[in-house]
Amino acid sequence: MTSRRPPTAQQFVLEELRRAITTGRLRPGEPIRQEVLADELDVSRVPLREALKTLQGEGLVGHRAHRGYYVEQLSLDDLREVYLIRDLLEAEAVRRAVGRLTDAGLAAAEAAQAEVERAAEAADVLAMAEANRRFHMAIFECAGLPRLVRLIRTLWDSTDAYRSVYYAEEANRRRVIEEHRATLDLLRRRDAEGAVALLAGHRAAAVEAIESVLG
Amino acid sequence: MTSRRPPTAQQFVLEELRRAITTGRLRPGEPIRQEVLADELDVSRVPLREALKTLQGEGLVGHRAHRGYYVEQLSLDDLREVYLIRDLLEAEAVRRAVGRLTDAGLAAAEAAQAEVERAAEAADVLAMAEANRRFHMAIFECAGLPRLVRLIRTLWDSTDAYRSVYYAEEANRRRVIEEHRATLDLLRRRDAEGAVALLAGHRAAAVEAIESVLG
DNA sequence: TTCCTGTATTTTGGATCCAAAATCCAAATA
DNA sequence: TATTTGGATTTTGGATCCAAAATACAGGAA
Repeated sequence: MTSRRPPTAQQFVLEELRRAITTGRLRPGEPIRQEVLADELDVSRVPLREALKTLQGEGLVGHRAHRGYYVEQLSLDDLREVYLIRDLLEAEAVRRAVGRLTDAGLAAAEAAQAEVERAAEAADVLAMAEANRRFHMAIFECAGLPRLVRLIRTLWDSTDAYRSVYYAEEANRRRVIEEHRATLDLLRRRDAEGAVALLAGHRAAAVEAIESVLG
Repeated sequence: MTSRRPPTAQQFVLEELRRAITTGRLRPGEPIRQEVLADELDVSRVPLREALKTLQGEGLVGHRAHRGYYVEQLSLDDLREVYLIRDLLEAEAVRRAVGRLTDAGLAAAEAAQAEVERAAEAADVLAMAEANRRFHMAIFECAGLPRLVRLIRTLWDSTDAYRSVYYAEEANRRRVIEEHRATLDLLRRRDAEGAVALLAGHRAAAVEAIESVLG
């Protein structure tokens, strides 16, 4: 059981900030006024600042001495770079995952996929994005490389804001579902290279779609 | 010109803490007593805590709610995992670096290598480790992928403590110098795959040496 | 007008203070 | 003796307060 304990203010602020940034409520480039945010979240500036420090480590916000924090904005080049790094890391994660795939791991991915489809049905973009994340993470987790998974997770965080653009399109949502099904098939057959290639295409399509919108 | 400005307390504390951890003055697993450390560094607990938060993001320290921070210790598995991730990222960085290698970049690497050799001559292990880092980073920087380089840098940080073990041996120091020279040769000839392979061996040797000491 | 320049205001960075959680330790009980 | 329990102590988490840096702005000179 994961600690049922009143969450510390920092954790609360951290979650809240992540949401605010990835949903775009705090817009890229915008300076973060500590006092204002602290008042809004009803905490003092101390836990806020600590949360911002971890967000800085994840690349979601930037900081300049005596000028304060600001929401980091990804250029198109940055986006491509993040996806390049993801290609490198996720390919390895999938390769390893296939090698040590367990029934439980596969079941977790299947469960997540069921949620993805349910969310797509209901046209609930946010829920779909979340379930999609669980689907992929479930697979990565099987690799048994916790640090690698943690890195991948923070890379996902840093581009969350853009992924919503992708899911906005009905066609993309259908595509995601198809590719997930195909991925599960390949996993069941323990076809590592097939899965790696498929997921690489999966990412490439996302990048391309996002680029075409932003470019 | 890199800002000549009185460094903020946080930056000072951050550097100091990194040094303390990577040199082993703060030992793995050891809990970090904030008040004590703050007194030692002659700052209040606030900037200390913020520095610890960034260190946590880098994986150098861990944190548990209401129990505080502690120096993260890497198991052998963790060490292998970090080096696996480095393999993936650095291979790509080198490949790209060779493609867009500039005279300035090459010169930077050569300058760093000169320092490595000077430090080795003087048997100054710490200076050698630092120069070695500059050598590799100089190469990676040429890739023109700042996020990738930043990731690699934090991976290096997380294993700095172990690298000193490697440099303690005279034979290893000689080996490093040889391999660096060979690397520079390959770079001058724009032999990307050769450099990638050589540096992979470079890392493998380090892991093996460290394992044999700790195992 | 445009460009300085010096001052008021805002905002961040850091120190101190307070509350809450965890640890420690001794006495009491089974 | 081993274990539990109740408080004293320590240590962290958070709020408030103060200092220093940056920004905004008004007035003056070219």
